[in-house]
Amino acid sequence: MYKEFKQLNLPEIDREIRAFWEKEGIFEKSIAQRAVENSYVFYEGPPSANGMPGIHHVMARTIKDIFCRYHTMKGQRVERKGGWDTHGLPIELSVEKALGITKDDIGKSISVDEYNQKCRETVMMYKDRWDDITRKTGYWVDLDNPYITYENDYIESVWWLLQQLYNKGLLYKGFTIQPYSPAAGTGLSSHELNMPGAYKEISDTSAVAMFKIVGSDNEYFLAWTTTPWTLPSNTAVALGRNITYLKVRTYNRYTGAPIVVILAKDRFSSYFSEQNPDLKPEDLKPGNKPIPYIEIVAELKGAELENTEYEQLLPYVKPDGPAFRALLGDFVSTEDGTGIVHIAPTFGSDDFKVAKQYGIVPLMVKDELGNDMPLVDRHGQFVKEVTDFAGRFVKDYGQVEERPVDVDIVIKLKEENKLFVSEKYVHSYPHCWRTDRPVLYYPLDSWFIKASAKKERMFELNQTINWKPASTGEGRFGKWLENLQDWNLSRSRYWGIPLPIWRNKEGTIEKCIGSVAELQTEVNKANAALGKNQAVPKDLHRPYIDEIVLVADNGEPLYRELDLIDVWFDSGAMPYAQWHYPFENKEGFEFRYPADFIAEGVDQTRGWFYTLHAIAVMVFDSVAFKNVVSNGLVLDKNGQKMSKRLGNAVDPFETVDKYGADATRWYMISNAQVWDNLRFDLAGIEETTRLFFGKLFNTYSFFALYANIDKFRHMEADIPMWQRPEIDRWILSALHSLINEVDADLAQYESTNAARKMMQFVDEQLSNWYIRLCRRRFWKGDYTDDKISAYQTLYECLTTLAKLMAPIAPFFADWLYQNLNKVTRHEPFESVHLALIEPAGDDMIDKGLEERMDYAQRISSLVLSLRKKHKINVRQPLQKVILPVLDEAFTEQLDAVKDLIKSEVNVKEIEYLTDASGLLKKRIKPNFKTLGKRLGPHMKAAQEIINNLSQADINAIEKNKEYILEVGGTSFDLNLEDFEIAAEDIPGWLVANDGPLTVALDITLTPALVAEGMARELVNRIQNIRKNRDFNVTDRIQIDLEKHPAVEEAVAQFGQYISDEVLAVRLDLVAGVEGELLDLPEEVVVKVRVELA
RNA sequence: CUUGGUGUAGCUCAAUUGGUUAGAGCACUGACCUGAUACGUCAGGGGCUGGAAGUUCAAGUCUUUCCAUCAAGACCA
Repeated sequence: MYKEFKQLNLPEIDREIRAFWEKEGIFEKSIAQRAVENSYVFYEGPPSANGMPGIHHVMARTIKDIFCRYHTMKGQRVERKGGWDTHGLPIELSVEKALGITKDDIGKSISVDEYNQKCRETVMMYKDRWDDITRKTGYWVDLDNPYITYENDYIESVWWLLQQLYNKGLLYKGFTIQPYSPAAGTGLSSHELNMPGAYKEISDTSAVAMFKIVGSDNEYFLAWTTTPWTLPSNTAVALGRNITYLKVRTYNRYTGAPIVVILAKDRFSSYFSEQNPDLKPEDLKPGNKPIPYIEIVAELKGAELENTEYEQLLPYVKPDGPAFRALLGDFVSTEDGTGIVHIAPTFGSDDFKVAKQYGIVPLMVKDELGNDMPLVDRHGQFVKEVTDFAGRFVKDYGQVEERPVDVDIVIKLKEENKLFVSEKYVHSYPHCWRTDRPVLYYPLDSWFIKASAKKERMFELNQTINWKPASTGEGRFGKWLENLQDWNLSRSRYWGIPLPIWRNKEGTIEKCIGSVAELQTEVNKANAALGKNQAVPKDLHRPYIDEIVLVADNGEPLYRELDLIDVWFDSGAMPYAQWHYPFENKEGFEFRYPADFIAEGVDQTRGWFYTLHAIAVMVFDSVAFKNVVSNGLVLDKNGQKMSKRLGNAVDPFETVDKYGADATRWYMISNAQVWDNLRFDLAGIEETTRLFFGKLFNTYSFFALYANIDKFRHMEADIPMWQRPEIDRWILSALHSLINEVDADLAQYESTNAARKMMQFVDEQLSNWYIRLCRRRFWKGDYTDDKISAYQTLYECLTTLAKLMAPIAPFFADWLYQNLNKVTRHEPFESVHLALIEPAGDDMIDKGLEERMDYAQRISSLVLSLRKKHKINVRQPLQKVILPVLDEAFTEQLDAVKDLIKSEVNVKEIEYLTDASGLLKKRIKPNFKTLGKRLGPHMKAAQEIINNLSQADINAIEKNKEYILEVGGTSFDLNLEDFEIAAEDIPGWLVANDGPLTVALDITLTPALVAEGMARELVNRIQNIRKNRDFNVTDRIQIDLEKHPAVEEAVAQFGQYISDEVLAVRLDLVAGVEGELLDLPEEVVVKVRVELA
């Protein structure tokens, strides 16, 4: 027996099927049954179990699951090793938060050892929840043998990769200017800087400082700064090459000294008021108003001032190389300031870059270890060499002081005739999100991967990758590669993969270790040379690894560089490290690299997608993945970002529990293209449930109901196609067309289109046309070939659909498949996921048949629409429909579906009205596609001519199959192809059009038709009475109907028909019946008594 | 600020790649409980395709520009 169900309960189906999968090991079987040689390689991007899974994870995982399942069903072996991303700042921060400590406490109030232990525990905090949602959403991934980035084997593979880079000269140490929080004692990522609220409006003392030009009496560059504390570190000024500058003679407003200052012409009016050749120093007052000037001495381009030398502004520290020159930088603008930018290479990233280009050195002092350091220490205080301000904090770090140090610097400049003007300036400035104190741009030592050296190759190989959508690959990712910067690998944290590089004190000798074995060898060497007793630690993390001292060839001790590596390197290394390559699994690796397919959110473009690609290109000169789907963001239904704070986040657990995984998955895939942002609305899931799963469920229920009655077990030989009725051949043709399309879509990673086509098939063709028209075949008559054909056909539709939809809706599909296949044993598979999606049978596809059925549907719809307009309901039979036909082929097509249309719209006959009748009014239109190219500019005139052709002209064209068009003095020889001719109207009839289709309806009601209509109304009413009284479908009845003129004729002519339909043994017309009231059309009410016979 | 995406009916999305009435579903209005489905069926109303300009015989589709929105990145001297 086929199982019958009262109602569709998707969550219940989930539970049942999930239990089945687990009990029977279906996932494992789906892999084990396929050969490694025929692998479809998938890489799982490791999530961090440090946070709860969100609905967007369900989205990404659905996409991954779809294509893995699809390729499994195409016969490929699809291993899916799970993985966990376990390192990184978010984990450290959550541990710090939990313990109530800051980074400074690590190594003091808590040992690094304990701290890392805590990280290791915390990182898997939500693993159970993740595993739970993974199972509940039906995402098939190997949860039992995941790769875990903190494991030694994983770290060893990463070390190996780093050593490959090192050996290729792609790993180097340098310093860069990075956002740094002195209060927190840590560098900040750009991500942290972009956190909401990081930028705050603050008021700073800005200054325009005067840099005296060497060799001049009193000429100065004017440079504006909002950070006067960087002035002692100044080593250059930058000008714009094409910016025009002025030399202006005036007096210093504070000291009265005569000066000539240089600034951009565009900025002149911001600093100077009127010209006054007789200006005297006394005329000027301190303050920041524009001042008068004596004269403009010269006007010149920035380029002419390049390399002009000037005197050091605040000579606390002498430079260790060339400095104090004018440079040209393309970042200089004249939007504010003076058009001249003060350059302090130690405190600005542009500054650093431009200075480096010109060979200008930064100002540095030596710290107690003899290393270079800038004039501000890591706490944000001036070093002792800056005597006047030694120990002062450069920004507000909570210190108590009379004035900010910026103000004191300005006062000093003022006194020394080095200040042009100063004012308060309000601007937004980044703050550390943890301490709320200002961030400094600060030079930090870092290890870099020289990604820029390989950017052309990365760009090249990227073009071989199939991106979905393409724009992400070409645009977002491609542009990113074009402007690629070196990859800053260093992180000065504790919980992560340690950089495997050891150096001597001076940094002149270094060793990069690529394996545990190599480390062991080096440790042995060091032990021998240094008389130590070290061992390779069991855990490769800090702090153990830090304690290892190696030895150089010359006997010098080497110490580990304390940095950790960027966690993104961890995940980018997963293709190799998940297999502990090259230390293990070397042999099967070729079948598992590169990936055929990966998928993640667009936010991973510069994240995982990049790190995978970068490592693959730099180490293996290969791509890491061939196809990538990057899905859009999941927003709330109003298009807002989901966040816990706003309370608009959708809980995936609740959603899946309530609606089931399949409806959730189907909705997410079908609603919008997966790479577009999704406005997630629960109402959409409900709709999907109702319109798609509901219909399919009903279709199955219908099948089960009658197949059980008829004991259909699919035991009979298949009825040959030629013996099956037209409608069966039609639905099978449509089904096989669907197979072709869905198969092609899924092969091209177009899951949205695939899902939509299946929905359309179920709704428009299977449920609302095939079943509707075939109902009677299932419940009437004996178990004949026709009936068997109907069952076989519907059965094939359902099982095929189950297979096609299985990748997207794995639970429901398996449920459907098993409900059918377990009864029939028609196929040997215990689960749909072990079955194969077979190619469509091309001999099953008959496009002509599909076309004529489409005509039938559209003609029916037109007729119904006409009935509607004239308020004639479908129960009222009409005499005929007239269809204009312009060619033979069309007539043939229609003949085949004539009967369907007649019964569907309840008309007696269909008449073809050919041209010969002379009754047709035709419409002619040019075929733009063929004519446009030929006629070009004449098209408009031609259109005019063609539209105005008379009926006679049209007939002539059809007869001669050609037409000479004279337009613009040229004549064109047109044939039938160049026109679209359609019947438009039949004068005197009710017509409706749909594109080329036209129908006319005869709405004349003869007494016979009225009587038949009434008969049908009576049948309908009596059937209702039967239903209301809960009669059995087989019960016989007897009827007494009130004698009434409205029904007399109907009973007289169609009494037998009525009796047959309602199973009446007797139908009598009698006067004065006591019984139920029947409301009939035309406000007729008659009484009837119905009783069991 | 730069780059990229998006903008079509009240809402969510289509539109065969430049070809002539711009289509569905939901919502809305109306009709119908027709022998699987009222969680259903049928019909109907609803559009200056974000604005402007351009290319073209022809633009929702291509170009430019502006506007809105989202994302990524840069910078804030």
